[in-house]
Amino acid sequence: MNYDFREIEAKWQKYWAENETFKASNDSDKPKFYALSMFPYPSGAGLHVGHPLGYIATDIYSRYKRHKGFNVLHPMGYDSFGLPAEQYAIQTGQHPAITTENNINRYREQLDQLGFSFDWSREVRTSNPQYYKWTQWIFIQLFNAWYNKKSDKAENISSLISIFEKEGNANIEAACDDDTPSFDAATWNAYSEKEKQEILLKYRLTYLADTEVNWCPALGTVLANDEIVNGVSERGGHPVVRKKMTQWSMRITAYAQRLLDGLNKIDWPQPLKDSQTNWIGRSVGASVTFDVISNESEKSQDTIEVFTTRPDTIFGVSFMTLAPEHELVAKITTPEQKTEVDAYVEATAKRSERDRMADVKTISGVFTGAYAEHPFTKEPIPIWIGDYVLASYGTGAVMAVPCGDQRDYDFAKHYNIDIPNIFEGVDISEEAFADKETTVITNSDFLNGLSYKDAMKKIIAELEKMGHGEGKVNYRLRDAVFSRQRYWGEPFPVYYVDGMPQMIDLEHLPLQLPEVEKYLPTETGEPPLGNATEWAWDVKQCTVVNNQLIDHKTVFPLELNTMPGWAGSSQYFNRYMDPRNDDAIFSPEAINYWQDVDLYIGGSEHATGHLLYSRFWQKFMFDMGYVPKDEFAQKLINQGMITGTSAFVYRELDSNKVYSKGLIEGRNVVPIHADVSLVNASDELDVEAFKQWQPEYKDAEFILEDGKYIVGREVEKMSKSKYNVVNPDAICEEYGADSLRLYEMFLGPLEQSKPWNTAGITGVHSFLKKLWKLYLTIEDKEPTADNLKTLHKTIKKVEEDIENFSFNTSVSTFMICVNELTSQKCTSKAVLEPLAILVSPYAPHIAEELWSRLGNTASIAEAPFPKFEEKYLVESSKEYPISFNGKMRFKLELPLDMSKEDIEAAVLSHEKTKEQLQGRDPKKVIVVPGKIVNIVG
RNA sequence: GCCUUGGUGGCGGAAUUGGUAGACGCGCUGGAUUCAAAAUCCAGUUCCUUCGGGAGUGAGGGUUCGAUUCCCUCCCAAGGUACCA
Repeated sequence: MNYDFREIEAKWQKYWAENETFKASNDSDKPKFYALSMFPYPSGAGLHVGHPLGYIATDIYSRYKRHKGFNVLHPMGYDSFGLPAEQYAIQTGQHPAITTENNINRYREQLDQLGFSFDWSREVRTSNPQYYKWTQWIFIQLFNAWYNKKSDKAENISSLISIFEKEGNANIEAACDDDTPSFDAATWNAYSEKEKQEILLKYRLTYLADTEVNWCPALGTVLANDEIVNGVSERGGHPVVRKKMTQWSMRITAYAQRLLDGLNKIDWPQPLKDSQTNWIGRSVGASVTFDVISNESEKSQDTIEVFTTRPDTIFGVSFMTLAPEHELVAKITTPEQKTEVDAYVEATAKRSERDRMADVKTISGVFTGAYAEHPFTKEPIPIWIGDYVLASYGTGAVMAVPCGDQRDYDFAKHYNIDIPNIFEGVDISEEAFADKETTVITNSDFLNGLSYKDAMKKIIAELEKMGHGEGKVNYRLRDAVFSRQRYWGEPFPVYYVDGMPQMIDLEHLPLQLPEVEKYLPTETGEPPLGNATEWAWDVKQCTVVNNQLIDHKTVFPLELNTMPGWAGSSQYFNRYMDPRNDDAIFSPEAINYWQDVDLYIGGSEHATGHLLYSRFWQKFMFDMGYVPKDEFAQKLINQGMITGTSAFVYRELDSNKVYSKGLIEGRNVVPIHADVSLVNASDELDVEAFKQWQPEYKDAEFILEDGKYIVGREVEKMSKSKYNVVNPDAICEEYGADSLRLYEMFLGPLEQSKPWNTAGITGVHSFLKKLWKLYLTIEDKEPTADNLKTLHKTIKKVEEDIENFSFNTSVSTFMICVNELTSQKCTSKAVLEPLAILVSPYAPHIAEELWSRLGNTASIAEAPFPKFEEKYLVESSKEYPISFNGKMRFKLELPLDMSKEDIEAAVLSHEKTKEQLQGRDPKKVIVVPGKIVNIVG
């Protein structure tokens, strides 16, 4: 009987599907376990071998937890809104829904053949109206909420309105727009409905505002900061410019501190936590107000507010710098400086963000001619503008302390500005001194002699007393722009009355995407939904009607933007708990049962996107009482990337010769990617196949070495253009899903990135064949002591490995176990039965088959995990390594119960010891019973 | 620059609290079986060696009876981030 993996795998995949083996119940006496893999975007290219890595890991853990007696939820779905389907639609006219459906079917086929224990009855698709109904619902909840800093949580907007009605907004501490006016109750009550709505918009957690956005002309859409890499769009690498637009934004900044604090209580990888911490970018300091000295006779009211992390260095200020975009620039510039300043401002505006970032070394700036008054010394301080100050951070203005900040120092040197030294005993003739811990302040009036810490406290107290500033915490995190000018995304449940946004009631949701002729922006520059003819809201009938019926009385225009990619993924993990519920995003029973994700596995590329936004929405849902936990995933693991091993041929420049790798030395050759499927395990290229694949080489002369063409190899990211993509289908066909699963795990530690090399799969495949052979004869006889020892050390190791996510080492443990049992000629059912369970999380198909051959009728999935028993591992003797000066020289078998003294005597009297010592007396003998003996001499 | 994670044979990678470095697998070498091949099985495989042994985990130093593991300095790679005041 041979190991017929094709038949076995098909048989059990069918069995699991028919018996709904992995269907999770929302009600169980067992403890719950929620294991989740990040759901994929179903791209047209299908899966390559890198994609399943994380899914396999989650699957192993899920299956293990099931063996351990847990009620396991292990769902899968699709993040199915996105740009590629839309761009395909633009090119071909095919509806993105069709493309998406096709891609999903292809994904499902590929996933199914890998034998995952997904509960497919809970599948979600973000582009499905029954799903996005609840994405729209969350949006409305955010619209109807404000952030109360006093209670430090989000509250319903009605509580804000009732405060406004009673006392205005003087006592409110809220996360709101900077330009929110102050008003008392009488003023509020006198506002028109529209004015009230305008004010409320400044408080809502999702709000409409004119924001400077990252506009990508090539894609015709706005991008979030995390969708831009090195100044160009992440998708496609198109240039991005700054542009002012009216956009929906999410007030994530309200949660900055809680997003930071929450990191302490979740078990997520340190690098991921660090990048979220950096992204949030908390800095502690003070805001300080400087009065602008009027150069006219009348008193100037202008003030410049700066944020500084070093208010203690305020006596070192010798100039101020404003961002060229700062609103005061035009106002304070003196007539003499106007030409120069205008020219500089214009030149800066022309430079793209990218140029400005790339060019950090050039120092540039212009003096405005204006001065500010130092709040303590009352000295005039020249005000400059310079593009090293960014309008988007802090207040867009800095107090420059050249002795303590290198950029200020360089600027001062360049423009010959005074550099006063306020640090005791520090030389600043060459560079600024930024180390705040190792010196004391001097030349600073009442701060003299104080350390950084004490000076900070004192200066902030003083500033607050004078009304010239206060202690402040600043965050780099910006509110998240939530509008996209795309077709293939969630429509906003919003229509406009008199220019003010109105929400559509839940009972009328989902608001479904309209059909459009074209998926491009309209000729007037409106988003693709502007092409829809049926896209107006009738408030009487509560339905979508034709645009021509818009009368602004009962029929109103609908929002034309759609939501960004992260909208659908920010609560999907909770929706899995109750995915078919049409009355609520999930029932209270479901969320109270499942609580949160126990294990979340996915790529690290989502660190500052999906994983930050999801935490934000979860905290909001928590504040509103919808979810019991304010962090959605207790443990998170980033699986490493599987890289490809590209192959190269070497074509000589100016000739038609292609040289084998060993012959390129000294020749002027260019490496050219060869498809990896044309190369065998020994790096030999199938030259004929290559010529067929690239006909332009059909007349080329291939110069061989030893009769073979050897390719060069290099590890690169897997990508179509590098011809190094390895597809799991072919591997499943040749070796089976169990081999692929084992091999992906065997490759190396889960979190590490590692190169793929298909050749190695024969190792795990022949392991499975050996495992199969072990079960050809099964007898009901007593296992030997050796059998039990092998089994129990395997149980122990595999259990530890799974708990530590060290899946690679358990694959070797299985190999050792099977090798040992084979040489022991083990046929005992009492050993082979538990072994099948151990293997089952990793190689579930073969395990099920062996399990049924052992006479079991139920699936192995629910079989209890074997119990490790120490007694089978107890040894009576130990082969001691005998080392001399720390180097192991020989081994000596001694009883484990031998005393230290006896061990020492036995070792010292051994002839090899004498040989090693060559007559010297040992200076010292270290005996660690059960471990080692070390002789110093 | 800063933060994070790494650096071990030809390759992927093992090594519990410091205690036999190189498990397991690939590849390679030799052999068995075969008409032959595939498959399978057996033996060997860190490097150097005068075959006694010696060296060795990115480099250098330190702590220790003993360091891949702990400490210091440096180098290299990957990822994140950046005129962030």
